[in-house]
Amino acid sequence: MQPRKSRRSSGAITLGDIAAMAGVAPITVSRALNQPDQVSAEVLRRVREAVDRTGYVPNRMAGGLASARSRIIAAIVPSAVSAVFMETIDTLTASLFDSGYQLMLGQTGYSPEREEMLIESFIGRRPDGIFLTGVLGPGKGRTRLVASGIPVIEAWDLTPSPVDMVIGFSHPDIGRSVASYLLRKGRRKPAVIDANDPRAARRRTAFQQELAASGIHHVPVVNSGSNRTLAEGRKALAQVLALQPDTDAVFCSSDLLALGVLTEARHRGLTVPDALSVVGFGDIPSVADMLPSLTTVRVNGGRIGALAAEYLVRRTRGEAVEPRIVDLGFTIVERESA
Amino acid sequence: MQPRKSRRSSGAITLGDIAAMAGVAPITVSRALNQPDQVSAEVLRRVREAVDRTGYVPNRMAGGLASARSRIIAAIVPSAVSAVFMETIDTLTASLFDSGYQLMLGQTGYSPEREEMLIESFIGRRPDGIFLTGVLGPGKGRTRLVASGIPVIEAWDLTPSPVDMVIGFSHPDIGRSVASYLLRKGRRKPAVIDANDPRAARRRTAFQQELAASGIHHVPVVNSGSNRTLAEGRKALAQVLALQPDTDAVFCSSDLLALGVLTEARHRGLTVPDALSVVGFGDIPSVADMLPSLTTVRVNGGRIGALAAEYLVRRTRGEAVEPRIVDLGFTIVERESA
DNA sequence: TTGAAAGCGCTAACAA
DNA sequence: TTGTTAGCGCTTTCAA
Repeated sequence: MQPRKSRRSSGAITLGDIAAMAGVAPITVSRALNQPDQVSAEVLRRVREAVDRTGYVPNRMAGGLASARSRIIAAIVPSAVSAVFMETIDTLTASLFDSGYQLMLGQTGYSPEREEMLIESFIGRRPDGIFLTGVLGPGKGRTRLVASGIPVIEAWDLTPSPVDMVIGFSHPDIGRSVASYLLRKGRRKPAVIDANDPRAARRRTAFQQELAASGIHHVPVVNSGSNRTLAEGRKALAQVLALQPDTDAVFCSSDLLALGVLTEARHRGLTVPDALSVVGFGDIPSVADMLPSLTTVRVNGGRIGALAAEYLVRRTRGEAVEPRIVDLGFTIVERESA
Repeated sequence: MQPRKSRRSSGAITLGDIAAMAGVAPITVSRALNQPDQVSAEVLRRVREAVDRTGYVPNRMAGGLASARSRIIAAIVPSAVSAVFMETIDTLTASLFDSGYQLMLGQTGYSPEREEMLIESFIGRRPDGIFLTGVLGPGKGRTRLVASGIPVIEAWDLTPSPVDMVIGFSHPDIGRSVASYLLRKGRRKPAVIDANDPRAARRRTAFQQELAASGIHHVPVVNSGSNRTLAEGRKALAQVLALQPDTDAVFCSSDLLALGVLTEARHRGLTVPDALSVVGFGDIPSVADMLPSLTTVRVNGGRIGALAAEYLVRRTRGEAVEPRIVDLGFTIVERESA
């Protein structure tokens, strides 16, 4: 029976318990755990022994509160089921874990409202860094993020005025490059298949402008909605061909849509690339080895994740990081489909 | 110049600041934010006004420490790039976010050592629940998890003795079912392509046993290593055919490998399913609409995520949840490839 | 409906 | 190298 302990305790072992067992002060245990070289060998041994015996795991919420460093990085992606973003998340988590950080994940489902909510929720966690997919437009989310002082990486796009730092590539450049590429291949009746995604829309606009400059003003566009699936790609090609039966090239806003186009073309006996050129976006792992292999736009998602991790970790150490705008570029990977 | 504030403060607005602005005690602000109906309309108005004006976002680390509820759920998956797990993560994050929880993500890369490290790291965060892919064997990780008292869901497998609760399906049953299925289709020269994954190994073993019971004792197995890619599937089929040229069926441990097999078969002019039946595992979204469409084992990953979220949230509310073992089963989705 | 007091479990700052 | 003290920003407990 305790002498009226006025507050509940979780009952778990705390740093204080370890300190008592090792016969030292709590702060000494803290040092033994976090800066072992600042502690004598004997103390270190006793602390470790107590930790091993009890299975003590330090409470990082308490540590984070006291030190104002959570060792959490928050990442927001449009969708977890999309292979193209997960490559970034994969390298991001792996690199961060090696530096003692944990990743908190949120998905917007391509909804700006949900993104705002996520940003606010994440700020409440006081992460040491925030990774965003896409650049953040003006609004409450951006204001709060700036006010929070948390290092921010916007990725997967470029802007001259990032919240903090941006790592990505130019979507308009991609649109223009793909247009020139298809023109060079002698294509004169291109079409676009895209999904609900503002970045895809900017690729499309630039694509159309570039074609217009070469006298091609009519470019059918089919929007496949919010589902970036192979099935949608098949349906979309059917719609494209209904709009413009002699279409000779399709630029898709994602590889999965492009695979759908390839599939539907085969189904209809359309030869690729002779009758129809197909270009995707993302270069997800499987498309290089399909039949026909997919010509697509490669954007190095893994590199984005690794760079973002490196930058964020360095920022939390107080180092300044330059440059604040990193253009990783893209490549049109020429394969059989175009 | 402050009168010697002996401790650094993050400088950010705190609940105390809001309290001062609204002319109430800190605890009243806490109530206004967390249980608005326990506070008078007038106080609520003043608090909200102060929050809006300052852009105050409560510090959840502090709240979590004080209340011993972090509102974090930790999830460990083998790989973020695998579509099959991401469907689970997708529904898990979405459901949890709606209940005010955040997801912390870790990847093991199929390494048990890394899994142990992740479990220990995550316990330090004091999450309100932990989601694991696969059942946890005896070891330090399991001991600590049990000691921590944190609700745990093991998923994607079954065991009679879960740490806490398990939601999944039987891998041996899958192996046996696929074997019977192929036997019924008249296949007599099956092979297996799998990857480094203990669960896939159990499917394979049961598959072989079932075949042996029908007199088929020689079943070539090709292990494609750690990369579950389409390219590996292509290579693996080549190896299978080298081992057993008249192979008439292949059971793959993932859909991506199966797509590789389909691709390589087409490349070699092998007709599917006449000359070669192909069965995958996972039923990732695209495989239903390929040509030929893939016969595969469907395991409802989305349902696992939704159920796990529901269970964990209810557990954090102190509700008991039954049953502790949920077998979601699986279905062999018969399509064109087998 | 509101508040005062007392911590949650840890670490920064300073001192010895 | 080790310890003392004073919080980090919030919520629980108890009382009014």
